Amino acid sequence: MEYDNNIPIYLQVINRIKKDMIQGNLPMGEKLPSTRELAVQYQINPNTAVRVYKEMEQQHMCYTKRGLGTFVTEDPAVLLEMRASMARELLNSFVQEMKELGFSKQELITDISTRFDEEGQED
Amino acid sequence: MEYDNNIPIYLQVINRIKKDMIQGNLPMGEKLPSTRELAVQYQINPNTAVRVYKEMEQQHMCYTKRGLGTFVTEDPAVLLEMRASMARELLNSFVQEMKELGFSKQELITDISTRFDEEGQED
Amino acid sequence: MEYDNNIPIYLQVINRIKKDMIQGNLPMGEKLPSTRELAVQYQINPNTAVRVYKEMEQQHMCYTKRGLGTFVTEDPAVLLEMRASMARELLNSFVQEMKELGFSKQELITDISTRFDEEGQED
Amino acid sequence: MEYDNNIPIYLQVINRIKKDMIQGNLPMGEKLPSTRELAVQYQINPNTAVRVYKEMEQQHMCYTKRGLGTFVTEDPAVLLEMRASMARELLNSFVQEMKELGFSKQELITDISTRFDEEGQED
DNA sequence: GTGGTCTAGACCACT
DNA sequence: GTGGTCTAGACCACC
Repeated sequence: MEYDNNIPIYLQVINRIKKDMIQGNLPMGEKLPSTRELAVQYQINPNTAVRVYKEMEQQHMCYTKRGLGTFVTEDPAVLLEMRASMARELLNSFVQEMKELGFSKQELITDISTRFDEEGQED
Repeated sequence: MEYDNNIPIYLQVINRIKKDMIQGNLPMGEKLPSTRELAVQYQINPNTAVRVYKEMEQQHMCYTKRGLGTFVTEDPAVLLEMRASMARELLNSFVQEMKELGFSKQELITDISTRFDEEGQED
Repeated sequence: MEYDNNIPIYLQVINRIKKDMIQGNLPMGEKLPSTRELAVQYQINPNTAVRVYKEMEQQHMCYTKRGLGTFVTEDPAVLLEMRASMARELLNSFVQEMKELGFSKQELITDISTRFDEEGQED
Repeated sequence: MEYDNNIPIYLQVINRIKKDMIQGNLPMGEKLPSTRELAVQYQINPNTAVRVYKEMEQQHMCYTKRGLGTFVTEDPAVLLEMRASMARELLNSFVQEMKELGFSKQELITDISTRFDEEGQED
């Protein structure tokens, strides 16, 4: 995984994990890798890995059993709300920004439609 | 103007000014406020105001005449390219992120259409 | 039984057992459950159960007869002292903390009186 | 300041600061010491100091201005709620525990009354 | 000078 | 082996 230098690594990792949860790669209740494993997987410092799980726990995305490990939340509502809020945020700020750049609704739809079908060659 | 704590203030100010240029609120060749005035207008530190103009100049969004002040670029191509690149960046990352959240093309178009017609009550 | 994540489980279990002794639910000399049974009862790891008895033994709350099991102490003084020291500790820290929050003696008494009569609906 | 080895230092520091806010030693809106100063004052590592403020910010006890420092919240409601919730928690758990140790309401009141008037010689 | 992040490495208690 | 905490020291962007 490559990191964007302008965004804290731990946030980028959290984002990656969130998407894995939403896509079902990390099913509910599943044990997450230990902080040490996570550190290896994502090539980050163990402390940063700890921070990732701590932050995620505060967002109720996972929970911890003492001495056992960290587990994906078992509450489907949390996942749904997470997906919804991420989408809402992306959508709102995108539409607002594009409006301010003077794009019309039709232009937006056309551009998105075109872009959607291309593979993600570049970002 | 309210600032997002996670994004450098000078970038947020530059963004605001870019939009004003694109929307024609700041026509080409127009004199921009002095750094001191900018600092007052945007409630930022004078040092931050200086930085704003410095960065903008590096992006050729404006130019400085010694002793006279700072002026909006008079090259239309700069403005067009600016708008295009901002839009491209917004579009690409938006589409990619929404794809990763599992949104279909149709869903995207519907949601954008809906959102576009609402006023920007909330962000 | 629900566990507070910030306090070691074995301490929470010991506390529960202490109260059972004081309240007479576990009379002096009574045989305590085996560590395996304890583990099941309290939904804890067998190792944790072992630790519970080990700590309790160090505090003379119980004693072990090889091959027979673990038994509640038969020394009434131990129980009395246990109750007294628990109460003393609770009282002292409680009063000190509330003082620091600016509570007056009268307020304390009123609040305690009120709270005492309510059932422990919530903690 | 002396630290209880069984409680995370950052929590003990937060607690101390909370009380200072409640007692008015740290008025609303006041600038808090920088993380580096805090580290010196409380004899903790700068990182631990950072953690203190971050945790406090999540509880809305303070806010940060980029590059300027950290400030006590200006919302009185936050302080009142903080004091109330701390007191409620202390009160509830104290009463419940003492009940379980078999103390009567009258005993409690007497003991608290006595204890309240003694100076905090010992904890 | 300010907070924010990250690495490195250590120690601890709990399971 | 697990997460939790702490120290130490470094670098960064921002004001």
